[in-house]
Amino acid sequence: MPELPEVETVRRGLAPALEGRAIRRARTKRPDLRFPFPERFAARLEGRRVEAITRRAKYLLARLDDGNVWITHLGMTGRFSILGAKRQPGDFYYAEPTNPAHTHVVLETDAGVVLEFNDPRRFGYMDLIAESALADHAWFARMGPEPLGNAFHTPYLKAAFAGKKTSVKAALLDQRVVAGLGNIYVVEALHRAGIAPNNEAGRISAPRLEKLTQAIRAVLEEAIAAGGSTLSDYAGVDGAQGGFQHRFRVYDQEGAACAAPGCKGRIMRAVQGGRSSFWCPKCQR
DNA sequence: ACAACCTCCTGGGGGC
DNA sequence: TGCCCCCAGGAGGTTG
Repeated sequence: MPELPEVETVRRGLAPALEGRAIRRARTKRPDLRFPFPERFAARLEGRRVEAITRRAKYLLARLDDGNVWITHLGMTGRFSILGAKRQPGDFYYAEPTNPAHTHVVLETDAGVVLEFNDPRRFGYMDLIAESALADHAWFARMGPEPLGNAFHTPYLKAAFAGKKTSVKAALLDQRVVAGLGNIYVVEALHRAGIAPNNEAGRISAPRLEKLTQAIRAVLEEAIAAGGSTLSDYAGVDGAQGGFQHRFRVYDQEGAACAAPGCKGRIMRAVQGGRSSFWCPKCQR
């Protein structure tokens, strides 16, 4: 569920509550999420100071003062919530109670802030690994560039797509090509770029790839500015829903009139690789 | 290399 | 109202 803009929104919410704080108490309420928690996970978090909260693709990374990194992937329904009374503007608060049956991890910082991790579907996962081992870890070793970073540009995408017979939709969902996109933002970016999702990746011209790289950046930046997209479960650490779902041009818009200026098309839906694609057959070619 | 399937798990919504 | 089926943001795996 959460794609790059949602994870980035969570990161921005976690940072002020965790950066520079020590973890006073940590508890897991079950032995696993998608994967088992690592050995002595909670005990190894306790007493550690969080130096920085960063993000790589859809992973949240908390660098700890013992050289380890606490890694979280939100999966489809993972959610962090910060609890605490709101006394004045800027204080942390907790808007929307989450189901305690699905609260799997609880932390408390030395400032008394309580952080819950809640995940009904348990597709999320956490791990604790040495920072020096991060780059070679299976989750990261073959990961492509950040779409908002300097290494993602038209010549890169041209090279990454060269000879690929797979669809541009599937290629953009492949985290080895570019890391952080998911179904929603791939579909939205392809619409903005005027490229049909089933086009063969390796046969898209350089000028159209230029439009695509710009469309990917634009849609991600707009979505981050809107606090991500909420379909059902996603919310920020304060319980606030995202706002970008109101700006979808094609995602979940089957049958609607195309939003492109002057376009008379209707949005189509088809299943591609087991995932729904949405596109306008008139302005996406 | 690649498409098409499946798996993990739960909840919400639509249709009947 | 109730129940059942389908669907969902991810991602790794298998099969052919």
